Amino acid sequence: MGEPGTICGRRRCRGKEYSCSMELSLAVIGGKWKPLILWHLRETPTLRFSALRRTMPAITQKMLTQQLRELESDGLLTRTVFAEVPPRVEYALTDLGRGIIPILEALCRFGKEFEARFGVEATDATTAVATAQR
Amino acid sequence: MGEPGTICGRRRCRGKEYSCSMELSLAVIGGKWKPLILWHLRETPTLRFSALRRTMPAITQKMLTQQLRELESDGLLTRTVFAEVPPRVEYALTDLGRGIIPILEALCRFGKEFEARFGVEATDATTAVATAQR
DNA sequence: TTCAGTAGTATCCTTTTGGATACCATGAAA
DNA sequence: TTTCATGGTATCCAAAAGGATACTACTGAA
Repeated sequence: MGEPGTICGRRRCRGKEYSCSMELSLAVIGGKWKPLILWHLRETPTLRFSALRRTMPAITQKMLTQQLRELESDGLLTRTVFAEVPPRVEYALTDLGRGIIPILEALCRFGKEFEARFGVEATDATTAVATAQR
Repeated sequence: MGEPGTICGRRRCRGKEYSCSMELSLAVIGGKWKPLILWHLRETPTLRFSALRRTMPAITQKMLTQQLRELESDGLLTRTVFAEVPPRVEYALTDLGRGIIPILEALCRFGKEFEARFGVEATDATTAVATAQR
C-alpha cells in the first residue's frame, strides 16, 4: 500500500510537484483555509460566496476567492454563476471533494486527541468574532 | 464529532493557534517534510539522523533537524542521544505518532485517486537522485 | 442622488517557510 | 598530522503564502 521506495520518483500532477501521493494530497487540501472551506461545504449542499465568508469571518475576500478557484480547478468543488444582479455564485462539493471528508474527520479526531493530551488555552475570540461580524 | 459552530472559538495548544481541531492537526503534521519523516519512521522502529537524511535526499540538514525537534516537542517521536563518538541519535515514533499513520495512509490513497483522475507527468528525477546521493 | 449588496480584481506589503553556506567538537583511522 | 564521519548551529537569503486596502460593475431601493 505505502510506497516506501517511491521517495525517489519526483512527479507532477496539475502543476504540483511531489515525491509521494501524500504530499500531493497535502498540496490539494492543505493550507490555512482549504480544509475549513471543504468542512463547511460538507454540511450544506451548496453555499454562496457571502455565506462562506460569514462562516469564516477571519478570511479575506482575496484568500477565499483564491482558495475556491484552486479547489474548483482541482475538481473538489463546482462553481455555479447565476446571471443575476446582484451576482450570485454557488459552491458545492463534487464526488472527489466528498472523498476527502473522511480524512478531515480523522484529522479532527486526531486534533481532539492532541488537545486532550496537551490541554487547550482559550484565546478571547468570542468577543473578537462579535466585532468581526460587524 | 464535527464541530460545526466551533469556528468562532479561537484556541491555542502548544503555541499553535487554531479554530478547529483539523487546523491543529495540520499544524502538527503538515508542512513539506513532517509527513515524509513520519512515513519513514512508520516502517522502521528506529532511524538515526543520517539514515533519515539518506531516505530524503532533498531535505537540508537544517530542515531535518528543525522538523525533528518540532515533532519531538509535539510528542510524535522520541529522540535518543547516545554518548558516543561520532555521535549517534535515534528517532522513533511514539504511540501518539503512530496514531497519525492511518491518516497518512488515507492521504496516500486520496493522492493516488487524484493522480488516477488527472494523470501524472514524471519529472526526470531518477537521475537527479543519483547525483544527489553523491 | 446616494447608498447598499454581491462577487469579485489589482496592487502592494508582511510573515512564514524553506534553503545555502559556513562553521563546530570529537575520536579513530590513515 | 590530516582526514573522515556524525549531528549538529548560526547566519543570511529567496520564495511562497497570506493579508490590507482600494477599486470595479451592476441594479434597486431610499
